[in-house]
Amino acid sequence: MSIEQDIKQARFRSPYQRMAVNLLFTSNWIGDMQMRLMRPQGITLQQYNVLRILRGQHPNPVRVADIMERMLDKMSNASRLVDKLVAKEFVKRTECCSDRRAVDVVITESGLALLTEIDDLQTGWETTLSTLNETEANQLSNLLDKLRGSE
Amino acid sequence: MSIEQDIKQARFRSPYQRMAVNLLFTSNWIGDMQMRLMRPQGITLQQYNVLRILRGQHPNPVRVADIMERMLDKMSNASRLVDKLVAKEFVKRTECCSDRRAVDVVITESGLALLTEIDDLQTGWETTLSTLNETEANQLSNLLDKLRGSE
DNA sequence: TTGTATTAAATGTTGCTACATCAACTGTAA
DNA sequence: TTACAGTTGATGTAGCAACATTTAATACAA
Repeated sequence: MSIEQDIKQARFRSPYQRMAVNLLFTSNWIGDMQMRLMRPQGITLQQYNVLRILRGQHPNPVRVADIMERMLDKMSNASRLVDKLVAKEFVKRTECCSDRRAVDVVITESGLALLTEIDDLQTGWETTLSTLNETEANQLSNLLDKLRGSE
Repeated sequence: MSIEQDIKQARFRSPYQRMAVNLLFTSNWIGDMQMRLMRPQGITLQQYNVLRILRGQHPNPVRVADIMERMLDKMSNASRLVDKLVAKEFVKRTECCSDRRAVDVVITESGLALLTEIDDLQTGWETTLSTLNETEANQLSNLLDKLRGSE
């Protein structure tokens, strides 16, 4: 369905405005589906992102500042996200020995097991996106890269 | 810059995962720029969206439920967004005569003037997106439409 | 060594989304 | 007319983003 129908707006000021609105709308659409996928597992999309970052370095610890840097949603409260994950015992927080300001965060076995479960769900979910074939998916990615290119 | 570099992740499970992550990331990037554009005007991106919906129907009133339906971010608290806009006197809230449950919301002169200012800023901002040419912008929009197509 | 700047994380505030619930009102059928 | 289901908007809660500030630890220069 065209973006015009989806948001009930007949005209856009320019192809660029149409594209920008379409991007925000489609991103919400995807984020919403992802959220519904995560919820039964007891974590949020942002908490999942933190867990994925930690798995990427496992068994090495990752500092809070490094987590922040890698997150999709820029600088933020990684500290509080880690709080929630500690409470659910999906990660452990330990003081770094060489620098007592820093905090090392490590994913637990329980956290790794959760990610394994979610991986399967994700793989299934991706078939939802197969209204595009692989070539088109790559083409879309490349256009997005080019769009952000000036930075 | 490629999404791999931007989020420091070397590999994705599939072209579809890469595309989904890229979409969320690029949408945040755009939303972030838009937010910075709005802030000096004293409103948020979501409040701006509400104002635009109201302008689209001006001088007719729009009900809260209709605002909700047209928003990019699905069902939500349009009621509270309207609160904020009423406080800033950009909109007026009046009880609907024919149905006392419903609330009619209308944009004020002051609200219209604000939107006119922001329009100019938006036009300027769109040149930021000209790393893509118009053809590519349309191509991107069409791919996004096709992606959501199954719905 | 002492003072200052810097860094890392935590915390407080405002505004938002998603969801559940509530209160007021309306439409309709018994 | 009354009872009840459905609708409309408001409100309470949890979680997150963006930003500013605070606290503690560290680096470094005088």
